[in-house]
Amino acid sequence: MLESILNEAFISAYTHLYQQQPEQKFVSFQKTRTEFEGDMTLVVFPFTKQLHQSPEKIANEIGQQMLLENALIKRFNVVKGFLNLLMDDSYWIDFYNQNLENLTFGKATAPKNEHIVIEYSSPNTNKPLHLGHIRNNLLGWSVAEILKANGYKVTKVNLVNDRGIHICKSMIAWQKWGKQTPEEADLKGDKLVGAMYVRFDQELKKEIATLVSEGETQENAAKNAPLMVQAQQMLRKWEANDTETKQLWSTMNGWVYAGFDSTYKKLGVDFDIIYYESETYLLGKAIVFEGLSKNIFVKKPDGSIWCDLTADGLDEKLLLRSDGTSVYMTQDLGTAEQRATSLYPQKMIYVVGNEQNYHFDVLKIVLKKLGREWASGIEHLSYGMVELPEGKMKSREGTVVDADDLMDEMIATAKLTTETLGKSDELSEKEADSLYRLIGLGALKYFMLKVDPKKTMMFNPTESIDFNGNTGPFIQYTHARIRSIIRKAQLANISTKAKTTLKETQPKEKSLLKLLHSFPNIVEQAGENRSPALVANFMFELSKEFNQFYQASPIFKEDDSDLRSFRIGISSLTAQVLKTAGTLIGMEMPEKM
RNA sequence: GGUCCGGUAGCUCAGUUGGAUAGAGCAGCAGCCUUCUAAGCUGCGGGUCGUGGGUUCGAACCCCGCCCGGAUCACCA
Repeated sequence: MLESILNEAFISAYTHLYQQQPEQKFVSFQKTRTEFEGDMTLVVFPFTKQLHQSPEKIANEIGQQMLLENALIKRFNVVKGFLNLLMDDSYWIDFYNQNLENLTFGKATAPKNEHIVIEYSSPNTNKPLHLGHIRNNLLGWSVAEILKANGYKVTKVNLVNDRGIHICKSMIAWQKWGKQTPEEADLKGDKLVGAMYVRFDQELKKEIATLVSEGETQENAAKNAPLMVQAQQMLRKWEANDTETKQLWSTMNGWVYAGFDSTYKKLGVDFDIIYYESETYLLGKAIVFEGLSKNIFVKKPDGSIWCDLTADGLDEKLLLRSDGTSVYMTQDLGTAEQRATSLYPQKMIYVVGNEQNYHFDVLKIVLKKLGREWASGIEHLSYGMVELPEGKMKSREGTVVDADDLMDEMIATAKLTTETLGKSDELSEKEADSLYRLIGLGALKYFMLKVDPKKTMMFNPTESIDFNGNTGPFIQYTHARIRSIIRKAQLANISTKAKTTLKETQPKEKSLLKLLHSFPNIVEQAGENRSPALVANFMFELSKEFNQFYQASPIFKEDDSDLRSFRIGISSLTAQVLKTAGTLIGMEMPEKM
C-alpha cells in the first residue's frame, strides 16, 4: 500500500532530521489536489508545535530527506503547510504489471478468521415486497458480498414473519371473499394474500363506522367489530394448533413464499438460512424468566414483565404481556440467542430501518444486563427510509411502489431506450431480453445503492430512473465499450494483458492507474463502513475517468505498439475492476450494449 | 415534551472521518459523430454548506444555543 510506504519513509526522515519520533496520530496522507503536482500530500501543520519551526521549513526538510532516502519518490513541492509528493512512474507501472493478470484484484488476499451473520429482508407474509424492501434487500445482500470480499465468513439470514394477527386478517378475508387460488385469480401468491389483507382492512373500517354511528366509542368499536373478534379467535386457534386453521395458514403462506421467491430471484438476492417466526416465536420467554429470577426484570401486579431502563436514559420496556404471550422484543431476544449459540458469530448485523433504532438499543442493553457477552457483537445497520415526492409510502393510500412492478418498469424502460438507440438490432430476442433485464436492474440497483445507507433517500416514480450521467447504465456502457476494444484487439492478435516495459505514463493513463490502485482500499472502506455506496461511487469515478481517456487517446490510432498494448492493458484491467465491483453491488456488466 | 437522525447548487446526491479556492450528475445554454459504441466527451452559468456563537494554524465535518424536517418513546411488528 502506498500510504504505508510513505508513512515509513516519513517516519524515517523525521527521526533522522529531528532525533525524535513523530506522533502517529498527526501523520495524515491524502490524495494531492489536481491543481498541484504530486500524488500524495502530507499535512505538516500538526508538527509545528513539537518542532517550533514554520510549516514551510519542516515540509521542505522532510521532503528533501524523503527524496534522498526513497527512490520511489521522484519530486516534491511545498505549498504552505502541505508537502506534495510525486511518485516515480515506475511505482504505477509496477502496480500495473503486477496486477494485470490478478483476477481477484480488489479482494482481501487472506481470509479473516471471523464469522458475520447478517439478517436482512425479514418480510411479513401479508404484504408483497415494495420499494422499501428493495433498499433493505439490496443493502443487506451487497454488504454481505462486500464483507465476503474482505475475507470474512458471512452467513446471510432471513427471518420471515409468518404468524400473528396480520396473517389471520388475510386468512379471514380469504375465507369470506377470496376462495380462489393464485392460479384461479391469475395473481402472484403474495399479491393475492396482500389483496386479502387490504380487503379485510376496508371491511373492518366499514364495520367500525357502523358501530360508531350506532353510538359506540371509536375505541370500543375497533375492539369489538365482528371481523376483529374473528381475527383474534383465529389467532387463538392457530396457537392452539387447530388443524383446519393451520392448514389454511400453511397453504396461504405457501403462496406468499412462491411469490417472494420470484421477487428475490429477479432482484438477485439470496439467503443461506431462512428462519420462520412460527418456529421461533416462543424462544425468548425462557430468557425473560431467567432475568426475572435474577431480579434484572420486574413483574407487575397484572403479571406483565418489564425491564427498567430509565438508568440507561431509556424507558421501561415490556418483555412479556400480562397474559404471558410474547412481544416483538421477547422474540428478538430469543432469536439472537439462538443464532449466537448455534452459529457462534463474532458479529450479528441486522439490516433494519432507522425507525427501529430504539428497539435495537434496548435489545443490546437488555442482553448485556443478562450477561450475554456476545451482545456487544450485535450491530444495527440502520438505513434511511425511501420517500416519495408526496412523503412516506402509505399502503392504505395506495402510494406503495411495488417491487415487481418497479423492476418490470425498469426493464421496459431499458428495452425502449435500447431500441430507440438502435442497439438491439443485431441481437437475438433472447440476448436482447437478457440485456434489457441487465440494464433495467443495473439502473435500479445503482440508484438505490449509490446513496449513503444511513440517509433518507428520495424516489420519484414519475421521473423514472435515468440512464445517463451518474447511473448504472453509464457504468455498464463503459464496460461494454472496453469489451469492444478487447474483442478488436483479440481479432488483431494483440495481447490484451501484456506487461509493459514503458518507463513513463501520461496523465490520463496515470489517473486511471491511480484509481485502479485504490480499489482494494475502497473495498475495505466499504466493508468497514457497511456502505455499498462507496463501491458505487468508485465505479462511477472510474467510468468517468475511463471515458475521458477513451475519448482523448484513440487506442488503435496509436502507432507506438508498446504504448498501444499498455493502453489496452489498462482498459482490460479497468473492465475487470468494474466487473468485480459490480459483483459487490449486484450489478452485472454487459459485453455489448 | 424526552431521546435519536438529518438540513451542502433549481432537483438528486458526493465530500476520503479536521486540511488547500466545497464537488458530481440531472435540468438549462453552447460545441464535438465519413465512429476503438454519442447510454459518450468538451465548455458556460449556478453556493451565506439551515442559523448564531465556540474550539484552533485550519471547520461542511468537532462542541453549545436556536430554526426547520423526519423517526421514536405501544400489553403493534
